[in-house]
Amino acid sequence: MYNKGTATRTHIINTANNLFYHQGFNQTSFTDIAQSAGIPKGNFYHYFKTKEEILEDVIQQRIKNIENQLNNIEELNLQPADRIRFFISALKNNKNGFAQYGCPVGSIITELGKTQLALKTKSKMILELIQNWLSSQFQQSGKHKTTANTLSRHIMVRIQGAIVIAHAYEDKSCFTEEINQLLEWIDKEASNAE
Amino acid sequence: MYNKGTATRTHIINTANNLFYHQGFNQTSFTDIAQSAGIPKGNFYHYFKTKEEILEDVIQQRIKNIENQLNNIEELNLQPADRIRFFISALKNNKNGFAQYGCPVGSIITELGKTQLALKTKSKMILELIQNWLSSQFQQSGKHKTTANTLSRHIMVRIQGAIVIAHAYEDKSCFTEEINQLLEWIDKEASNAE
DNA sequence: TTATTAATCAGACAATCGTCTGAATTAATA
DNA sequence: TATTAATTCAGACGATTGTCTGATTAATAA
Repeated sequence: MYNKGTATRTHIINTANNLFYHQGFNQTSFTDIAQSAGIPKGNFYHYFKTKEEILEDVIQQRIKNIENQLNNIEELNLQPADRIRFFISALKNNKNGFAQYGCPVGSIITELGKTQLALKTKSKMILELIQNWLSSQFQQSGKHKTTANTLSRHIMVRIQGAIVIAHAYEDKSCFTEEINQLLEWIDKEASNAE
Repeated sequence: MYNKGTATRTHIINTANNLFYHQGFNQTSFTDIAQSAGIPKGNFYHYFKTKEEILEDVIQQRIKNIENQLNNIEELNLQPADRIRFFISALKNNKNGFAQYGCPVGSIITELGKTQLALKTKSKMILELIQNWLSSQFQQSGKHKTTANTLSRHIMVRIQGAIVIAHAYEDKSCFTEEINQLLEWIDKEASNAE
């Protein structure tokens, strides 16, 4: 069978992924994606029937990326609490993007959460994936079995908040500082048994 | 002079304010505002030449509202630290709106921060207004003169984060819990001199 | 080679966007 | 009352939106 198409499809998803992040979902048009990908607009319908379908595939791809990232951390042979620290520290690598465009997940949920609830629900899965992983680490540490959900949600809150403010102020150093504070909080919290 | 117009103008701003919050700026059309306000589209040009101009006036009105709110707190004859607690506690009154539509300021900054930087800069002034007020309260308390900016920014981070997550999960109780945690943190932090 | 499927691509489609006109209407001023 | 200015309002404007044809080319299978 003829399957050059899968490469083209992946190329479209990657292009759309960046544009959705940099411009927002509703502010990114079919024409934008087509031009940016170097693929004529008429060719799109062969791969995706609607813009929503593109976003759904973008989300699936993001989920895969994060799952890979989390799996890589698990293979590092760290203690659960150190896995959490590792994950959060690694976010600092994205500080430039966060300060310029916000969180790729949070910003799209904020956008879609107003009027496009079906798409929002799908995007939300990425946040849940991360929070569940954090929660699982807290449980594995043995010290926070009943508070794992609260603790992991609190981390999500502070990460999202740090990104929103860093984006609003266009100040990446403020993101770094808030993350460092969060790491200190974890050091204290992780040493307290419940 | 004939000035029924000022009432109409205010009515347009109020209508647009709600729609921008509930639908987002770019997802709200002139037609939406016109229909929702019960004013023919052609009449708009008499008051606003562009949609941007409407947003600018919406922001000005929001700034006034928040300034009034902060002034009212100042008149309550509370200690600075209690003024901060009062302001943060009062946010819980908006939990339903936060869970359904996110933060009216944060969500519009996130949206405009991607491609409409001039409008974002104006929206950002609302966040700065609040943070400066918080910072001023910390300084007046006498205990946190050099760390007032860091402390106030941290509060902004946690408020914005709590709203983003409450909105993502459509869970207002999670907002309340995070705010209560924040209040506890302030109790501890405010009692520590620097 | 022939038949079949996969992929490309120019451009049409109705609907909607933000913007703008110009005439009609209303109210205040002279 | 006559004049002037403020306000109303139906609808046109070009540009852009997301969606969709249908003809064409490229690659595989029979």
